[in-house]
Amino acid sequence: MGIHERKEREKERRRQQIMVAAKRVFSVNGFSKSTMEDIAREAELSPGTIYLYFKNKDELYASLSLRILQYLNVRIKHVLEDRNLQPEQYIDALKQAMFDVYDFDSLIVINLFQLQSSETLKNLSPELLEEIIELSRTSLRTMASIFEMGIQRGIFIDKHPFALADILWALFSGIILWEESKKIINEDKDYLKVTLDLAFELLERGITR
Amino acid sequence: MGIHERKEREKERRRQQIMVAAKRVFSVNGFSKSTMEDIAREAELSPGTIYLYFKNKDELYASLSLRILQYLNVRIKHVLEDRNLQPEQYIDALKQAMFDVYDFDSLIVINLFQLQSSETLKNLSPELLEEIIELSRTSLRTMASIFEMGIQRGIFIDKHPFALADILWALFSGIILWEESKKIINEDKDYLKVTLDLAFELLERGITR
Amino acid sequence: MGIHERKEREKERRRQQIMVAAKRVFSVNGFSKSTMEDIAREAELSPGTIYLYFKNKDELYASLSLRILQYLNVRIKHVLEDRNLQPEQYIDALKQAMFDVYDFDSLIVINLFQLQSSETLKNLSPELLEEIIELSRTSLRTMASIFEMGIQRGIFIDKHPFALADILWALFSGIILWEESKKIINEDKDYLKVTLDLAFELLERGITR
Amino acid sequence: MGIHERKEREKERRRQQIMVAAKRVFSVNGFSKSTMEDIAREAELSPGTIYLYFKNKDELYASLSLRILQYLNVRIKHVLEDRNLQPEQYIDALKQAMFDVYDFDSLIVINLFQLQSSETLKNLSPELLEEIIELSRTSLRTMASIFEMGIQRGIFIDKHPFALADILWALFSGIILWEESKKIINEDKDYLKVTLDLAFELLERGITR
DNA sequence: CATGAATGAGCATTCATTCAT
DNA sequence: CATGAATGAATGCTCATTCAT
Repeated sequence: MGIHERKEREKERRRQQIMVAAKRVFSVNGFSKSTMEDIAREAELSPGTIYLYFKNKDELYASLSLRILQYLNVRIKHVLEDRNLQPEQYIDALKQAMFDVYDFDSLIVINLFQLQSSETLKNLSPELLEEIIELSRTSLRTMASIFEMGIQRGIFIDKHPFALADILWALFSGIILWEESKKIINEDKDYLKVTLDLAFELLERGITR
Repeated sequence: MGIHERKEREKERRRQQIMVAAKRVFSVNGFSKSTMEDIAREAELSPGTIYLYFKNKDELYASLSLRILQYLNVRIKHVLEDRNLQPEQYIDALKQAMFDVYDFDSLIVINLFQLQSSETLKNLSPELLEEIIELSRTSLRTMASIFEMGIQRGIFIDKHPFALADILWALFSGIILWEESKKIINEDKDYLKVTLDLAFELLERGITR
Repeated sequence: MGIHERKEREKERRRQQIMVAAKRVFSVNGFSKSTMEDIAREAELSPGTIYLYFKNKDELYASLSLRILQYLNVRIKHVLEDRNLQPEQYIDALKQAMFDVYDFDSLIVINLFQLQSSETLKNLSPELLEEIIELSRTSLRTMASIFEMGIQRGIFIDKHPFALADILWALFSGIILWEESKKIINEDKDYLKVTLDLAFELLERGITR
Repeated sequence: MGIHERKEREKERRRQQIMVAAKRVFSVNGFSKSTMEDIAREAELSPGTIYLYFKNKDELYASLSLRILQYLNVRIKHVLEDRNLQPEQYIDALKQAMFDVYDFDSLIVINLFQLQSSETLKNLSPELLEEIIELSRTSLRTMASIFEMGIQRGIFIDKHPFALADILWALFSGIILWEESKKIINEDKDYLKVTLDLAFELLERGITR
């Protein structure tokens, strides 16, 4: 392993260290109530150091969302490319992918939406913004491909695949958000998995020819 | 009309004036980038005056969401109590109710979620918080009642009515949020109504026995 | 006196109060070592208040220079328009004008130069910048007019009046700067007035036909 | 050449390398907007290395001025010691010396003044400060000697030689500064050499018996 | 000697909120 | 009631300087 490579790895480790701390702090306090000093303290670093790895607060925040999108993207691709799946298993596989994304980082799924305000986007570097946009597009496109394939094989009803992809994603994230809200306003038990299961079941019934 | 009553009415008019201005400002700039001075200028009042009618910025913001919840609540109640509806028309009626809520104030639907971060909720007065919670509960309960009725009449499949209500609301708001996000990241055409229609259609297929 | 007028006067008083404090602080610590909090403390105001009257630190600083330029401009105009002056008295009158400027605010004369770095100028509002530029131009033009008149009357040697104006101003400010520097590096006595007197005497000899 | 001597030479080379880079960076951005990292990058060194050769930023900056002072000092000494000069050529020779100083490093002449604010001087090491003071004194003393000689020979009018030296230097630097300022505020053509020539001509007329 | 990652003190600026008029 | 000037705490970010390697 060359010296350069080791340094790169070290640098990446630091980025991860900061992101882990940031995730923890943002999760507890939300974006605007979290200070860079809080994050620095959590990461056991000085505020200045964070700025060696992230351009500003918004970009640090966005990079957390980026990670989730990357993970989502990979998981969805696997579904599309899985040759072992029977046609009727696609919805289930997608459900599982989304469950995994949620398990990977439940709070950041919620933050993905806060991210997408022009307010925040203005402070992002063009490269990061482009990456986020590109990943979102790719994920949707892949989901649409799955539906298209299903339609061609006569499994799914003949509706616009992109719209189906949108609905799937909206349903998933909407439920997560809503359950999160209910924790605050309703003190209900945690029905999340139940609700998600039911939602996907209904969707499958609705979508299947 | 007594003097006291007239004063009350005048006071309410002022509150509305401020809320209209606040809605406009929050819609354009988002919560954290909107200043109380912006809102005061829009309302053609002084900053100090706003504090005579709203305890603080968070509460002003929350009161906007409250209005939407109140409207939603009323519309859903109408659906439940509408004796002219055929059983199979309930989903359609709910869809129409939600469309109306969206038309009433599309941006505030989005904001409803930002509201529901512990960040914001901490600054609300207990009374306002209680009101929001109560309204949310009532709306859900009413929706659940509709589904329960449908189940008893054998129209809908026999699933937990509260979960169905959750899914309906999550689907609706998830799509709105997602389409809003897509405007930024995807430059797509505005598919909102199309997507919503399709989503409700699928849901109806999925839920109907 | 109308209410509006009184308010305007009050506002101007505040500006003056801040400028006086700023002048004192900048004089002691220089620009970059002076903090807005120092100035606020000196003015017995809060930091935020300063920003109600001045856009930023640079602009507060520049406004001090502006005052000097305004004063200089007025004094030079008086020289040009003084019908009682004998031709040979113009240089003396200009000298007196510059002495007065120096007495008005010795330290800010020095700062006039620091102001004119592109570094500082970038943060100024276009209006303030334009005002400074215009005043500088006008002052020079007026000085040049005086020399032109002297040349036409055969008192001064026939040299470019604008160059003469430049030299006069450069000599004056150069001496002030230099004497100021000498205080630090040389612990000399304060020869300023002596040096200035001699300089003007030499200049007069040099310039007079 | 001993090993020690070679090391000394190598060390001096590094100092020069850094100073050249620093001069370039300071010239473009001014003192406070130039960062040590900028200078390090320009010198193709790391920030830490600069601190092996210069105590701090202020001292690096001051050392640039020191170079100019050294050069000025040498050139003036040459004038004093030039046995070939006719009496009436002294002013001309001094003018030429100053022109050369200006050509040597026009921007640092300007910076000499910024240096001479108590702001900067406080951070200098006593030795460097002493060196600067000593050089300034010597230069002035040498100039004064020239004038004294001229007075004794009946060429110049009988005025305080030290004051004459001050005026000469102030005139020179004042014009350079002023022309620099005019570039920003006045969009004028570059009259510098013309103005300087005229100024020295006037001074010569004024000073010569 | 050289490095450059890490530091952390320092500061300009903002803005929700108050209160004397 | 209404005002809007004043407040001052809060915070993102910078950068000269250090020091372990």
